[in-house]
Amino acid sequence: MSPEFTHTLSDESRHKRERRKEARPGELLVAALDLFVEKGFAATRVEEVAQRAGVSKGTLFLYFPSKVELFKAVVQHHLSGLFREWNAEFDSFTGSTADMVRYCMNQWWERVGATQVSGITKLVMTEAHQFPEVAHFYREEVIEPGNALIRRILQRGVDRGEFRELDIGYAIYSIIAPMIFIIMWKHSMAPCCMATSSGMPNVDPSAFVASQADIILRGLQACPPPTPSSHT
Amino acid sequence: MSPEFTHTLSDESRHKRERRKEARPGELLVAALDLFVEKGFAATRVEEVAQRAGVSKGTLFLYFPSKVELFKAVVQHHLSGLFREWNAEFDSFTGSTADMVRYCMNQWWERVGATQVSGITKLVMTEAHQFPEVAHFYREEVIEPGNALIRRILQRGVDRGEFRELDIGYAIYSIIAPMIFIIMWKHSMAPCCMATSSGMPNVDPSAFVASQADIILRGLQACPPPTPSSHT
DNA sequence: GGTATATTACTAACCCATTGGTCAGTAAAA
DNA sequence: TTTTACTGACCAATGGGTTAGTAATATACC
Repeated sequence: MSPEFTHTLSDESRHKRERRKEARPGELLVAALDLFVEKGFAATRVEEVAQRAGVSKGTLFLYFPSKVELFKAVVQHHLSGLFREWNAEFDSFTGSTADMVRYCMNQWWERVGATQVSGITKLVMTEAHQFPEVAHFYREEVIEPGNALIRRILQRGVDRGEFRELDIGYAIYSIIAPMIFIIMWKHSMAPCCMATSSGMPNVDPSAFVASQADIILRGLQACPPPTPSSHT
Repeated sequence: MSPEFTHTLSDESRHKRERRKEARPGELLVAALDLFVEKGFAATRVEEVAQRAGVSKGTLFLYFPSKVELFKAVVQHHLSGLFREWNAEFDSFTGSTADMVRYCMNQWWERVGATQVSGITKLVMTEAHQFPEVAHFYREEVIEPGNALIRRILQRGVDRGEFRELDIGYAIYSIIAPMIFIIMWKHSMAPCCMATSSGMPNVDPSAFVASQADIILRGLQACPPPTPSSHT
């Protein structure tokens, strides 16, 4: 079976066939994340992933039984326990709830939006209906804890009289929507919309987040204006 | 070359090989939209599209040179000139700007969000970086006109003293973000999140839109402490 | 009107590049 | 000498795209 086995592989740089059982899965996960975020799930070849991780395709299947499992592992690995820390942090917050919301949104941008983790969010939204398992996991691990956290913050604001009486169930989305929007923008349209000529200068994420927080907080805060509200 | 040519096709229901040159492209476009929205671009087989349109794969390639061109045709067909009508409509609006915003968002939900067109938006966001051409087209045909329209509405509000001084370039996104969010939600997470047990009842889109409009408008409106009589 | 001929919308078998996944074999460690 | 992490050639299936061939329609001629 064996061919001439040219063995042309000039042992460049590092010796081949290193045996590093411990390190492989992590390296593969990193490589997979990079490529999935960059090219999407379907468009990423498992061989590319292997190559980027400095390993052969066969090795990848040694650690992950299939491409889908690899995907699920990527999502799981980067998202598990994302909110444990934050919940504690915000529990001990003592300032105004408005400041808490601002802090929360800024933190989110710095630690999720600006990082590769936001790529996972986009990935999940993109592939959700093809892999309901992943969507389900994401919902339990990210969406629900996130919602619960925001709900608690808003409730705090209402309880302390800082915010007006709200339908918190929907007010939550005022905080979430801009975050999701900028993630989607960053990962889908922005790369194609560089150097725009007309009314769409590149969105500066920090300014965006600050601006959105500002408008939302004005919308939530219990305020002097009676707001005539002609309504539908 | 020709095989036995079994010709087993029992002439069931309608006679095969109808020749309807005029109707084919439209039917293929409809079938493609359905499937693309339902399964995504990569996961949709051109043969499926053909089949659903009651035609063979070969015929599809008779009308569209490639799968990508088919995709672009779908996007183009359903989005071109979406904003011409709206611009005129809003030009002749005479009520308060707040009402205009509400009307705008409701209209958008009824005519885009609730329809299959929203599936295209999701598709474009999903596939944008793989088909920059499509993203570019979408930007010119939808994003820019949409932004321009919202910008004009907000400017009207500021000019008439109904809204406070805003950085309109960012305020625009307060309107857009919830729309994009609910589209993404509807097309990716919602189908997987039916029958939720915890804090995520199914989002009612109408209520969602109304609620978001409410919060945003409070955030935008000028509410100087001394409000003698103001407003029109 | 009826038959022969030309045109073309349409079909289905075919091609072939791609790629997820496998496995016999190799060499680094034990 | 045995074990096993690792490799890369290989397989089979998938699916975009092509084309030789078929039949429905239009036209020509009688």
